[in-house]
Amino acid sequence: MRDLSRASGMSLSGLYYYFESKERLLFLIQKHTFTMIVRQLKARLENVEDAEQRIRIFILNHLEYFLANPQSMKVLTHEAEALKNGFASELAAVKREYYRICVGLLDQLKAERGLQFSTRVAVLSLFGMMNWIYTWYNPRVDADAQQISREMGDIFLRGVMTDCKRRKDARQTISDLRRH
Amino acid sequence: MRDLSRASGMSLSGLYYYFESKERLLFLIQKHTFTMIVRQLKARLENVEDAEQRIRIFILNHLEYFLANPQSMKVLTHEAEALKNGFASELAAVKREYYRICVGLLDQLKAERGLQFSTRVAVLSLFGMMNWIYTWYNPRVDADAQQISREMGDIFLRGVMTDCKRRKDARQTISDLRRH
DNA sequence: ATTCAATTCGAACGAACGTTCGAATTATAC
DNA sequence: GTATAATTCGAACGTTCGTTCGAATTGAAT
Repeated sequence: MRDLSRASGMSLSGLYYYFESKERLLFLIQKHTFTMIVRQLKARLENVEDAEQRIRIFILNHLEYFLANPQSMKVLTHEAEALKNGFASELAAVKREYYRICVGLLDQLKAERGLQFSTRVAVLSLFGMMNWIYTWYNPRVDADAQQISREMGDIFLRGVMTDCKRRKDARQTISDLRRH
Repeated sequence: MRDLSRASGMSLSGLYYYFESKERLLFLIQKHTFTMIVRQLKARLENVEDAEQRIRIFILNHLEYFLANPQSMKVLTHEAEALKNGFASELAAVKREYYRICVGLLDQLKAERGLQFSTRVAVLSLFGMMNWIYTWYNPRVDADAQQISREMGDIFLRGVMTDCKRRKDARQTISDLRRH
């Protein structure tokens, strides 16, 4: 709170005039972030039907926001469990909506193309790829959101769309490993 | 420190008899974790030549450790920037070795199969998939490390290995999006 | 038993934290 | 102008934090 006071130019007690507690301020920040992302996403998805393309839009939308607001994801991630019951459940609802949109896109892809994979693991793997970027992205080294989202989209979409006969021998070696 | 004191049964000042500061204790925990993982990984990679299989071993080794020690990854992630200069650079060296091993595996795969993709983005996407698991893994709902590592390995390996003609129309729509 | 080092701990220090409160300042309405 | 509400702030509160220190206890060696 003292950091925010210094950064905003308002006194510490002045902050408490507008936000009744640090927890509620954190809640408002997190809720605002998710709401913004979901709203923008819905607008962008409106006129696109193809499942693959919709997933690419999802990835681009996500990365664009967080590469443009690098601090946001750190707050969302590091303070994910900082909210108590009331705040936590209201925020969980917004998060869940966002999560469910992604599940919907993947289920659409599965249905259209007759694919088989665990939607849960796929969605959470995709979120992992995207969210982890806050730990490594360097604008002086890495490409922009559009290109990174293309690369991640390539990896992820090929990953879930490719039909691949299972490699028995590889699996066998992995099984062997587990025995010590 | 008071939590650790309570959990370990040793008094607060007793802890400081063995660890000169909270920062050094955190450093030792982080370094120990990475060292353990790298050692186990090297042992498992020793007798395997095939690049794909080696990457699958990398994923399994990573997930097995962190699903068996669920708190570890939270400490490594949340306290990643908590160390000051001296500790930070020594830990960065261990981290870098682990990262470089993964880069080596992917470069081997690229060379063997004549693939083209950004190793950096691929490696960091893979780390994202794996590390993010600490935010969602539930042993009562999700499969064990072996199966999850297979699923993530499938997504990732197909993702980087599949040759896929670029879809012009999809890219075009993405470009259109950027114009507002 | 005595000595000396290694270990353990209760009590406290100063700093940083989230928060409150009353007084001061500013804006708005009459 | 005055009166009332809205806003801002310095100073302090109680708590928690990382850390220290001296005394007490234990262990090993003679």
